Amino acid sequence: MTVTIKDIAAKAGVSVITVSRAMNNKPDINIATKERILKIAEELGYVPNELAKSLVTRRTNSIAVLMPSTPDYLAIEKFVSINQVCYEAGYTTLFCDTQNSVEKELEFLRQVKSKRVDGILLFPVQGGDKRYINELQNTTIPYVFLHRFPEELDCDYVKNDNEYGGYITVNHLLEQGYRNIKYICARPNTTTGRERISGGKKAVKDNNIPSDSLEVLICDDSIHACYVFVKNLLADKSEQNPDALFVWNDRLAIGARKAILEEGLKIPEDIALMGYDDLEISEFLLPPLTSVRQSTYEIGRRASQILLEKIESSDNTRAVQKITIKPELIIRESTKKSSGI
Amino acid sequence: MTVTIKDIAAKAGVSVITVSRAMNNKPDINIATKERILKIAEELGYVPNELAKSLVTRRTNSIAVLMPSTPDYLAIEKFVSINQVCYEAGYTTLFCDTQNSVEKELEFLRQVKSKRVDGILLFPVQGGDKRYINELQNTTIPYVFLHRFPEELDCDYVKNDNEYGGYITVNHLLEQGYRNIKYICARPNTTTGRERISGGKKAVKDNNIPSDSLEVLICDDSIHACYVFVKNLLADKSEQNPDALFVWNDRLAIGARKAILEEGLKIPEDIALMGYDDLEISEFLLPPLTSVRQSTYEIGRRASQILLEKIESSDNTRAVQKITIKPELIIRESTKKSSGI
DNA sequence: ACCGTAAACGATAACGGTATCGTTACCAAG
DNA sequence: CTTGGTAACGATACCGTTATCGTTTACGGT
Repeated sequence: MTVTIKDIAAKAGVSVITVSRAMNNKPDINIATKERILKIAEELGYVPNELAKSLVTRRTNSIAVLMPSTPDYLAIEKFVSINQVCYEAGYTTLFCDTQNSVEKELEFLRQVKSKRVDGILLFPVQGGDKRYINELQNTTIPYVFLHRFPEELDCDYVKNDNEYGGYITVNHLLEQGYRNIKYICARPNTTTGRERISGGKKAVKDNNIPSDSLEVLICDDSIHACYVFVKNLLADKSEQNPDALFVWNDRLAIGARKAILEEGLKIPEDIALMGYDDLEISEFLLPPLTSVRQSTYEIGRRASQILLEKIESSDNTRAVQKITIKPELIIRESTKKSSGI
Repeated sequence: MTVTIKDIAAKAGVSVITVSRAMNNKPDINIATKERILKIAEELGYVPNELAKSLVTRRTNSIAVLMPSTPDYLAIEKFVSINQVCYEAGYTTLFCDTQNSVEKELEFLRQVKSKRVDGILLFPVQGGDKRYINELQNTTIPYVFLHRFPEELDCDYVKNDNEYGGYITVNHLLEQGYRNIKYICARPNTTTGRERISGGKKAVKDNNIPSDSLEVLICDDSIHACYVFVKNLLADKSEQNPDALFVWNDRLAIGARKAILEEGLKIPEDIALMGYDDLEISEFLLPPLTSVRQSTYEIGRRASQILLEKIESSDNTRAVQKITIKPELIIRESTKKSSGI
């Protein structure tokens, strides 16, 4: 049915190995023979079988990406950038949506081992599960972590500097004169959340400002939940309204924004608002939303580069690479105090 | 180095085929033998080699998805849903980002044939290239089109009803009494664009309204471009401002929205605004944005189901499935005329 | 005693390639 | 004339698994 090198060999009157040489630009073949073989291959519509190739070369030119598909699609944006880098390097990527489940993570880990991928990129769910770490230590396949990593493992990773991100945001709000800041946090129990909170508190301390100027509030991770949350917050007349809201990310900030505006309050005159992630739309809101840009593209790019280096260098003694990328504060009108204090 | 069934066979004192039977729940094996083999496999840390397996079974349990990664990430959303359905059916997906290039499309097509995927999902770039169609006809691998398809081919596909989408939007604006509607179109030369325009014009005709009540304008596909475009449109005092803008999608509508509001105009009192796609954030804008919901999830789901059926049924005579999914109008405040005409 | 049958297992040949190690022919150098 | 090098090609094993087609053994029925 399907055309194999055997068929080509028969038609060309040579052995299979000669055909193999012709197809792979290998030496030890006459250029005339090679061209004749290539022509026959073309005529017969030959399509090489990568499976057979991989079986003997022990290379699949593929890497697996284990990550959750987060609702904001930022993870996916990362995947697209990884895909891009790997494509250019001649690798295909296998997207494994772990959906924040350790069980799925383990299942995929075994599956991609079976598929003999050349490397693995890991954006793990929170909490280093023992079986997970064990499964990793029992593998010879190179891997690199994105975003998060198990502290128990001395491993390569590329992550954002969330502590710094928390610091610059709160510091910015303090500099603008805001003294009653609420940090609306959607994932306080992730390392990301903890680091951002810690960075924010550090900023308060460094500015010699009472620690109650920054309060952390917990809200579910959906726009609607954030909308309702802020609605209730502002409706509560027993407490003074905050003068600044720092929201978990731009996506949720859009919910907060609606609640503020519906209450008849103005941004930033009555309440300043800032988000995180710097979505494409954020600069087109009115007023434009102050945010923090963390290049998901950059993370994906760096991580895949490190992984590809690991795959292609057989040097086992190379140093582990631990990379932390600093985010950038994007100041817009939503946090500009019109009248200085 | 790596453990194979041969090693297990040696340790268990049986032949390789018996090990194979044990690993795959095949008959012709004693239950005691099976358990003994599984225990040894576990001890040795055996990981089956899918490559070898696929080579002989001629099944890889994987499907390829050829699509562009559009800037709005709606294509990716589709990919995630496809991935989900396929995962549940026991297949992995290979994401091939064609980046709207026919050359890349052709390259990926050959590549996934080499990888012997069991099926292909295609979201093709505009214009049926002959080499592309030829490449498809020369393959025995089942495939299904998403969103677009070459008219030359009598093939399975799942697409949105864009004509209907164009119709219901314009019809809605007309019903609200708007008579000076501009359709800001970003991709007039795609089938999607053509169908939506055609649907819009049909709505005008069906309502017995002068055809100049709807004008199609062309704008680049970026938020900023749309912002500048509308800014210029409104600045032009030689012409009367439109009373309604129907923008290519919600993403661009956010740019249009900024231009309108900056001009001091109110939505919908001065200008009505509507988009397309019904992004998650659209209902949280002020005023909430009228839009059209086309379930990308639904498209991905249906298409993968059809593909999986094709793969798993060996029936070559089955009817080609052509599915068109009707989008849904989501009416919000941005197009509600406060005072009737 | 004979046959039939089913359960449990194995030998061998694929699957479609590449690696390894020849082999042959030819020609230049000593 | 021998030697040695090199260009061009082939035979064969192997990668890790399953398909195919045996074979053996036990046992029940007649």
